[in-house]
Amino acid sequence: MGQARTEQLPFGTLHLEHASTVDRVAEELRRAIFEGELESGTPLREVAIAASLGVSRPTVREALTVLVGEGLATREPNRGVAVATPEADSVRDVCAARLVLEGAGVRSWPTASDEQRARVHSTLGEYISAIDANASYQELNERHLAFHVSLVGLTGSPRLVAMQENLVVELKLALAQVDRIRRNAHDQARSHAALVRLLEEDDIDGAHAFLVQHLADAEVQIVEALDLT
Amino acid sequence: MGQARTEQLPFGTLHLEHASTVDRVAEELRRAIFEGELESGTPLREVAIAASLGVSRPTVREALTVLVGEGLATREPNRGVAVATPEADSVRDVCAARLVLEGAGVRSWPTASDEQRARVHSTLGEYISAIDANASYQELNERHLAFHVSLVGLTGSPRLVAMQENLVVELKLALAQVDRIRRNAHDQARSHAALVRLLEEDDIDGAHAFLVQHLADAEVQIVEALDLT
DNA sequence: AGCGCGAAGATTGTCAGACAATCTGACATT
DNA sequence: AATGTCAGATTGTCTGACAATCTTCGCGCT
Repeated sequence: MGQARTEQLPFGTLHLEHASTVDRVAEELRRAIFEGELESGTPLREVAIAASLGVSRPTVREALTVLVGEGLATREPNRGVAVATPEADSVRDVCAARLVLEGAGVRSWPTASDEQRARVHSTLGEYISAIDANASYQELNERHLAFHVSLVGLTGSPRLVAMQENLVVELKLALAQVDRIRRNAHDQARSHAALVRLLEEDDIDGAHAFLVQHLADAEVQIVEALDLT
Repeated sequence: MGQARTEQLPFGTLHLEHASTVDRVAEELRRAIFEGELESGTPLREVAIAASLGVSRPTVREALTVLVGEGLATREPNRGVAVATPEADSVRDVCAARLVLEGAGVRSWPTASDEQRARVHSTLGEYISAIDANASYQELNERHLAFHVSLVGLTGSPRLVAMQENLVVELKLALAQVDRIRRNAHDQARSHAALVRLLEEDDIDGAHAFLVQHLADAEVQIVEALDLT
């Protein structure tokens, strides 16, 4: 008996999706937003969604409050919920905040655990192989941003990672608006490898400077694309 | 007519609470939690709250989802919502995250606007006068944490400030659990003034080191008090 | 003709009541 | 002792409804 306790949990790999209806509705709406099916500013009518998904209105309402809480949509009293519209200022602010979080991650490289560093390597690897495999634009975004999240992971702080993920959600929302316009933003993507190389050489200041430049570039690219719409 | 425009807005101080029922319920629950009326781990029964506040159960449900989104409560499927229990690890993580955000604020001091610096001064002033006025423990906490938020405000990033406010909510939750135990944590509170003095002398590194020490102290104090319960 | 204004329709905010699914704990069973 | 079963409690979800508010459109007035 004691032996069983000291081993890994017997069924540790098993994982049951506990999908409440509200969660599934929220997930479906998220997908539709990121997929670009729902343009920014589109009103999310409760009855229409309820009928369309075959669920009741209160359920939809709860899912909508979740989305609003995540910042994917905005609610105006008596006027309902609509897909959030990313402003240029928001994008700038998101990039400034990212710089703080990712910068903290980069500075934590020397004290980070091996596992956390390995995570940076693996997310970078997945990103690059996605590029080589000519993956879809959305998948590339996903991998790219996952790499940046893994940078924050170097801090070892779950909360900082959660914050970064929130920021990333906003970025994905903005990118979904400009999807069709710029599909070639991933050309110089391998420059991320240079960042990791600097880290491995313990050139933290260099890596930080690199990050500053990278985020500044990303900012102007997104803002430009956004202003065109 | 033009003259009226250039003045302060005529009724600028007026502020109408756009209080939907859900908001009011959520606010009442927040108050009860911070006030210490609801111990951590207390289950928040929907029917009981609905009956007690004279609103319907769906309304309470929505308010609860909001609280869960804020991290003030946790929801377990089919088991309901309960007041979140702050773990020692959480407190440590919150302090680590605070260090990143507030550290970024401190480093932004040289480039911050005059208004942002003035805000730091005023929150500090309000904190100190609250101490002199022998204000309630909760009010002291409020002012103290407002000062730390104003530090993050130096970055000029609304999102970073919002993140810090989320962290502060978690701290207030933890402090609500140890309220009765340590009422004298504000003794050395004037040390905050020293931090501001370092900033004014443009001794950013010194201020940063000071902040590191301050947050480390706060962390051990809260964790100790928490472990006693 | 242009413009304010009121009524109809649409949508949200909130409520009441109901039912199935699930959890908890006690009890019976093997 | 472990397992199966049952009653009570609580949540998750649905249906239907109504008041408050917003939007729109047509109407009458200047």
